[in-house]
Amino acid sequence: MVPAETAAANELLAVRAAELYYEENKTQDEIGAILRVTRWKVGRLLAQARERGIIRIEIVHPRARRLALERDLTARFGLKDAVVVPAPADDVELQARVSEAAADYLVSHRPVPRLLGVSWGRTLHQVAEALPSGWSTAVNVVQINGGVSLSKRPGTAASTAVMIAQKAGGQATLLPSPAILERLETKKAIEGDRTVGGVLGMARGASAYLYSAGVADTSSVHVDSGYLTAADIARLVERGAVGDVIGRYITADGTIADPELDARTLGLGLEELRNAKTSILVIGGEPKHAVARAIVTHGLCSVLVTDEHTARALLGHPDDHDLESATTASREDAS
Amino acid sequence: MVPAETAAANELLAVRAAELYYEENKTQDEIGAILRVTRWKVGRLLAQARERGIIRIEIVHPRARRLALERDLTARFGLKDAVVVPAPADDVELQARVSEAAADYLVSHRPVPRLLGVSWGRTLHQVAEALPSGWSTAVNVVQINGGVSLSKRPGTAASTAVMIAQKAGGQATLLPSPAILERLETKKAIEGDRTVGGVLGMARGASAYLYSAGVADTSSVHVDSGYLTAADIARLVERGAVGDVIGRYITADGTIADPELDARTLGLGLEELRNAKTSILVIGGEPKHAVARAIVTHGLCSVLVTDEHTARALLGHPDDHDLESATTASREDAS
DNA sequence: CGCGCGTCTGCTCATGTGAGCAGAGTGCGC
DNA sequence: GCGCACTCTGCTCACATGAGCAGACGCGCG
Repeated sequence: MVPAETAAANELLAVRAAELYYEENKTQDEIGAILRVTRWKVGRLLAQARERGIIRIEIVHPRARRLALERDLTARFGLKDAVVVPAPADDVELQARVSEAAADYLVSHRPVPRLLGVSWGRTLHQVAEALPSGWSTAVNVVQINGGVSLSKRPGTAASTAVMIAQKAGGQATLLPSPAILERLETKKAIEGDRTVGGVLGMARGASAYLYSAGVADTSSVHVDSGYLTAADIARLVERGAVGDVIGRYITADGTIADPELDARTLGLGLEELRNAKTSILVIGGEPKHAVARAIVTHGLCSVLVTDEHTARALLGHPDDHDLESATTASREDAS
Repeated sequence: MVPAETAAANELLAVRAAELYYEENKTQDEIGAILRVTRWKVGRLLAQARERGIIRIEIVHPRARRLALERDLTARFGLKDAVVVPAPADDVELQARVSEAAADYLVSHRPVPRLLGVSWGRTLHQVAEALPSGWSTAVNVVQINGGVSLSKRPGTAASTAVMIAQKAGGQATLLPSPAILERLETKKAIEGDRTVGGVLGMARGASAYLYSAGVADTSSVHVDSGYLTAADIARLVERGAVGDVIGRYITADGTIADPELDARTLGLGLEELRNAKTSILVIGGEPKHAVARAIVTHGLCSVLVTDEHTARALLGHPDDHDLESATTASREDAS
């Protein structure tokens, strides 16, 4: 027998076997009878078909997860955990899915944090909304960065923290301060205030942190809230800022983009996140790939909740799961 | 427990179970331990997930077939057999796949025909090329419709039949006549010729027929070959012609579009195809849906080899394999 | 020509899995 | 409040399946 012919014939047999097994629900024995091979050979053909990626099994569900990517992420970046959800085409939907996933993660996370430090923003608010009432018992919540909005939608920052706490039957402690102060002295003064200082101290002692990150562009909540102007953002971008983590703008190499601005930013520092046992980053969508990369590659989070595209971008995988396996199969043929 | 909540919780569990089972290759027992349910429940969750279409299994291979569609086609149109291949995006590729499938079918078809009647055309030529040498032993081949080309590519009709016969180590008998004669008298005269008459008689006795069909437009081989002009085609279309079967133009209701023209067309009649035990139609591609429908719905073929889009078009299914299974599942639920 | 190597084949056996069944729990109507 | 019907649960058992193994086969090398 010429090997090439045998291989081709086997591949065809494998395809037929796969069809009968997976589409017609026949037993390997029956398939053997049809294809005139022993049932053991059928088993081997099916194993081959699976290996070569001829059989593709996909779990189609909004709540599905991409366990393979999760494993890759934890391995590559030394994370404690990762949650990757399939990405719907619609970006609004995607944010919702990622937030839901974060809520799910929070609910099932053990040990239950006694005190949870949270940031604020659109994503965090969605996470809060996605949490079921009674998601845990008596988890107290503390804000980890300043959140008094200067302009529209006052109180979203506060309501996020409060909602998370309420739904767990716990108390929320707010950080009664703007995110960014205009003058360094003001920031120092506020920090020195007993209440604010106390909250910051409490925040440092949280057993887990939950936060998202923003992009360094004019769509940022900081611009919306009036803390920064478009010009400020432009300057930050010039200095290499890719986005903000709990109010602090960082560059692609995970360092503070503008130390002067950062000094005026009130809240937990990056080191506290880096050293925390559990710091959960919730982030999704194409625009945030750069920030996500900066955060994840520099150890600022220990748990990542994201969508599959972001995950693939972080891993440098091609964003194509179809051709990939197919080409792999033919490569193996050639070898 | 509120039913709605239970159902949702179960669905989520089912998704998790499916992930662990199909993506992580865990045993149902292990999954039970992880999800804190008995292994029997895991089994049931997986069964549910399969029913509801949460788990989608696809066989990704150029030589794959769509057995479900094949079954539907044979049932709906009372066919003896059907072969449906997945449709690649590329139309050239699609024709190649369908032809290959036809060749495969011919090779494995039992009983082996002693004498095979074939038509000619682009598709049939591809089928001939796709046949492996020695695909059968001593199958003789006879042309079933006139095939002397008037213009370019002389002999393709002949070479198709000869190639099929040669590769099986058999003899080819050609029909030495044009497909369509200009005058009825000429046609009758040629038909009366001993050679031609003999070949036609032989063709009527073939144990199986293999043919394709053409579309009623100017891309037709009949125009290419000079038998018909663009004007002729236009007139045929006006009379409701959708395409030709072994040279005879038919309408959507399976009748001859132009009896006068048909009388001048030399070769087997439609009735011979209809009454044959085995008449294999090889047809694929969007433009041919109408002809295919005319042929299949009016019993002119007993075996259909086609692509999945054509199959779905014939069945009136939406060309969407996602929702389909989901709805079927819920139907079963409801019953 | 004979030997050894690697691959493929058919098998035994342990394990994984689905059908079917009895009992518990749950909601609904009387 | 009581029973009835229904679903859901945990189980037994038979069956389907994959791991592992010894022998057969084909192939190339000396």
